[in-house]
Amino acid sequence: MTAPKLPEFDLTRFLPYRLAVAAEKLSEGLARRYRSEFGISVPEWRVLVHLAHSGNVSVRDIEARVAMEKSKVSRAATRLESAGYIAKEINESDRRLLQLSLTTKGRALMARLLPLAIAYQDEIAARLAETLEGFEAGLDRITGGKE
Amino acid sequence: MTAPKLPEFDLTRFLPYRLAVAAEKLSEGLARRYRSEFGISVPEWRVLVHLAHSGNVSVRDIEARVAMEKSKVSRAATRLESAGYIAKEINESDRRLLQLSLTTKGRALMARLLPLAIAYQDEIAARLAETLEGFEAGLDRITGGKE
DNA sequence: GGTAATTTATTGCACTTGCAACGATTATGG
DNA sequence: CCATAATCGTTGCAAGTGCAATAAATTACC
Repeated sequence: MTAPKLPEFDLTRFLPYRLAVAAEKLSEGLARRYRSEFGISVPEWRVLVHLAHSGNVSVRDIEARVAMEKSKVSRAATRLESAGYIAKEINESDRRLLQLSLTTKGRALMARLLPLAIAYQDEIAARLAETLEGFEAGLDRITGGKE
Repeated sequence: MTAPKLPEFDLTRFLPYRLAVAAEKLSEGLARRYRSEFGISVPEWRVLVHLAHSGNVSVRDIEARVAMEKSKVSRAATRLESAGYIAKEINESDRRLLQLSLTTKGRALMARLLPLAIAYQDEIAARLAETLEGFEAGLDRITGGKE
C-alpha cells in the first residue's frame, strides 16, 4: 500500500456535514439564550414543548415524538422536576407509565420561552425568504421518507 | 401566576428542530458504518478529510475550516495518531504549531472511506431529486450569511 | 392461574463534550 | 532588550451522552 490516489472530495459540499453545521448554527442561536437566561438545555426544551401542548404524557411518548433516546428524555425530565418545572406522577391505569405535566411554574416559564421561539422562527423564515419553500421540501424528503 | 395562556407552537414545524433531526439522520447513516467497520467517529472523519486534501495542517487550521472546537480537534487528532492514521510533527518555523499529516495507513484508510462518502452523497442527492437545488440554496442562506 | 415474554423508565459505565485554565512559544511595543 | 500581550495546543473538570443492564409492571400464552 503505497500512497494510493484519493478521490476528489470537498467536505463543504458534503450534505451530512453542511446540514450538521447549519443545524448547530440554528440551535445555538436560541439555545445559548435559553441556557444563560433560563438554565434550560435543548433536551429539556423539547420535553417542555411537548408537555405544553399535550397534557399528560409518558416518557415513551416523548421519546417517540421528539426524536430523543428514552434515557435522554428521562434525565431531562429529572432535571426539569428538580427545577420545579414539571411534575412526575405514576399513571394508575398502567403503573409502568409516568404522567409528566407542567407545573404552574413550568407554564409560566413556557409563557416566556414560546414567544422567543416563535420570533426566532420568524427570523429564520425571513432569512430564508424565497428559498424557504424549497428548503422545507428538501427537509421533508430527508426526514419524511418511509424507512 | 396562574395558568397563563400559552401560544400555539408546533415543534415539528420548528426549523431548528427539523434541521437537527434531519442532520442527525444523515450523519447516522454513514457514521454508524464508519464506526462499526473502521472505528472512526465523526470528528475523526472530519479531521481525516481535511488532511486528505490539504497536506500539512495545524489544529487551528482545522478548527477554522471544519467547524469544530480546538479541543475537539486536538482529541480527535490524538486518537487518530494512536491508531496510526496521522502523524503529528512540530512546525519548526513556529514551534507553537503542529503539522498534521496522513500516514500511509491513513491514506489507505481514506482510499476506502471516501468512495463510501461519495456514494452516500449520491444517494442523498437522488433522494432529494428535484428538491436538491432549492434545499442547497436554503442551506446557503442559513450558513453562508455574514454573521 | 402461573410462568415466560414484553414494555417502561431508570441507572451504571465508559466515553465524549465544552469551557476555562494552563504551559509553551512567538509577537508587540516601549 | 525586556516585559507584556497574544497565539497554539493540551488538559482538568464537571456535565451530558449512548448503550446495555436492570427493576417494576403488564401482557401473552399454555
